[in-house]
Amino acid sequence: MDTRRVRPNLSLIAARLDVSVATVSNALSGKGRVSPELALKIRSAANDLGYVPTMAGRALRTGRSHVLGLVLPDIANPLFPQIAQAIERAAAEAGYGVLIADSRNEVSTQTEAIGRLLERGVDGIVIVPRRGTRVADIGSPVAVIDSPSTPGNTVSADHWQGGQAVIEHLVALGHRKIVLVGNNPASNVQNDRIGGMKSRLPPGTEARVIWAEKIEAAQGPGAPLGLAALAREGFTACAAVSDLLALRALTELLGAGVAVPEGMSVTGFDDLIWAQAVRPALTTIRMDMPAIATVAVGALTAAIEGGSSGARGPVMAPSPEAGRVPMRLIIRDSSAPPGPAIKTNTANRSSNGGIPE
Amino acid sequence: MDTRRVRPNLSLIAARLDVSVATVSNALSGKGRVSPELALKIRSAANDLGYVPTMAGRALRTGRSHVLGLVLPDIANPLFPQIAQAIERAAAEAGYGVLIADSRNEVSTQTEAIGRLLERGVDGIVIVPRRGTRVADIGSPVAVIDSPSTPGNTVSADHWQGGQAVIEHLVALGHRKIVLVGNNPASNVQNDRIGGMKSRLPPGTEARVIWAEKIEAAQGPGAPLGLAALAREGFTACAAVSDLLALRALTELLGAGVAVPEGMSVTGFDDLIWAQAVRPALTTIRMDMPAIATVAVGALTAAIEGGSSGARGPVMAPSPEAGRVPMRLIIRDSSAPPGPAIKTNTANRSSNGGIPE
DNA sequence: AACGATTGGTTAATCGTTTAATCACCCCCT
DNA sequence: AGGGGGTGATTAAACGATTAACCAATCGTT
Repeated sequence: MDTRRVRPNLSLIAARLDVSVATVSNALSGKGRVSPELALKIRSAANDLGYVPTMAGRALRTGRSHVLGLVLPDIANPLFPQIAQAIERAAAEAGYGVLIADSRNEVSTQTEAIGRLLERGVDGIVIVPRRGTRVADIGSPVAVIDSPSTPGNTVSADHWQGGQAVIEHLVALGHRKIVLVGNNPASNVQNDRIGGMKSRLPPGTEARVIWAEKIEAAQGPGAPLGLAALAREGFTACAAVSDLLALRALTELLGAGVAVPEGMSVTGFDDLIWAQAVRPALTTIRMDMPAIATVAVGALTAAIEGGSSGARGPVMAPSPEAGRVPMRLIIRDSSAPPGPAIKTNTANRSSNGGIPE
Repeated sequence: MDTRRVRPNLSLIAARLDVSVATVSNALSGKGRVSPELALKIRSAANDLGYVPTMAGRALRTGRSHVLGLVLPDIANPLFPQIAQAIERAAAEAGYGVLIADSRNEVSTQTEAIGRLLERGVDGIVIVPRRGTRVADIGSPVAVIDSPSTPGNTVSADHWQGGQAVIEHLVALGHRKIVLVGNNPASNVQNDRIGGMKSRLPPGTEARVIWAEKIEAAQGPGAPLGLAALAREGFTACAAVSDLLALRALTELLGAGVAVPEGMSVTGFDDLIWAQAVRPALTTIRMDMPAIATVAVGALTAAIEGGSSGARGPVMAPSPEAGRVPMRLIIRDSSAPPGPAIKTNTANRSSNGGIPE
């Protein structure tokens, strides 16, 4: 038995049934005029032979590769799995494959990556742009996933609303002095998140914003955020704009002897993999990636299949509301009402690190 | 000015210079017989027009798409960015694009994903198989990245040696009672790592292995690993088989009042993004992904370009040594000599969570 | 009964590239 | 001078699918 069966093509089926390839093509695509009985025979023959249309042939003729490009910005963005998976799934559902390209966080590499995708004949591109870059007309439809406040943005999570939800949650728990932790003030996404947070601060509450990159620039990389000191000043909650920052805050607090959430509540953003792995599990807020991907891919395919009228640059979501997808708060164990200890954490603790001598 | 310039093709160039398309093709590929002067003219004309060969046409004729498939197993594997980036880079260097497919951690989806890639005409597939699956002859070259002890493995990190390096490090620091933390005993990778660790235990040292999934199966999801209790038993170090487990261990210890690394050292595996973000920064061990990707892609392209003799199933690394890539220990702050506290961590700690009243 | 409309199918061109086969020359050698 | 051997280019056939144009029946109408 020869395992390397040759890939059957239209003419094989045509020969088998003694009809023309055109008829086979028509029968399978349901486009031309073929009698129902013959169409049935053709389809079953195609099935028997395990016929799968060759993309190259179709692409050459139709000019559509049915492949989308995906360009990601950061060298090792932990969001990558979520994004890639959602996009791949949505694309697969729409009959498209996904070709990836990494822009290694450089503008030049980003344009180069786009070029490579275009050369490969992708029908459209989903791009999470590097901070500060703006995608222009590249001769192919592009869906931009960044932030609703970025001009040209196609679709993205509603980071502003996400920030609001976090603060609402903390305020409802009774927190009145909250520290807001960002990383880089130049990021649209982070600014949206912080902005949303600030917008929901009721009168009588106090918030202080600290930027990790600023601290590191001043005090060297890896410098502590100084959260324990803030706890001593009376801050009872710490809302970070990313799970990575939240993790840093959490471990810093724990290491400094401030219990979480008893001494200070901590919240993150994005619900990355480790949010559930840490103890206490992280209260965080999550993008609806499947929804975002569906809108992005939908807008893209609409533009592609729209034909000549299709956009050659950024495409837009069908409606403004569709372009800003709400985020969902996920309450775990790292947030709780402030105040006197609920459980004590000082057992087993001594000056040798908690080991009885 | 019409921004939508039509994509130039061979015949456009041919017409411009009044030569045949075959000559143009020959000149650009350097294959046929073309006079040096004409070749030069053709190349410069191609350059001027911004000619880029259309993949569809070439693929149709040659049967090679110059696209590789990448199949990943876990729904949100945090290693994904590292792998995808390395593979993409190696592939791009070899002139290939990378089409992704997610197997959502199911065997059926994995075969289906492979099928989709094949339909799209990929020339070969890089696969990180789901636990326990074995990739057979799929009619296309496949590079398997799993573990050296997996039959059919093409290339992977030397997890065994990685485990050894971790233990050597901890033993050199003076640790004699070490807890080894795994997640699932069915994983080849985890078993290799644990095996390597055990193999480097000098006489007089004690090691205890705990499996997170077993504990969770018995005590419910999210159950504590019980590390603080082990610390009280005299264990001074904890070597986890993944950074995720290490993170869980670290936060559990910190939360229970055991200082790290003073009370207990903690090490991870893979050097994922958060290893540097936590405090103390995690001592871990990292795969040489670029090297692994280079071998995988190299073996694949060799099989592809080897033509008819090319393997239709798993391909092998050029040599056994090339197939097992050493891992590199990265020493940070979470590992230190055991024993009496180096710094005390009890300041600011009280029963209300460290907040002065 | 003849004509137009409809149905069911075929022919052939086309997409862009590669490549085997062929051809027209010029040069060199006997 | 005439044939062999290069050299530099052209011709034409493929790859596989799609689709416009065409053709041969059959059917319905008046």
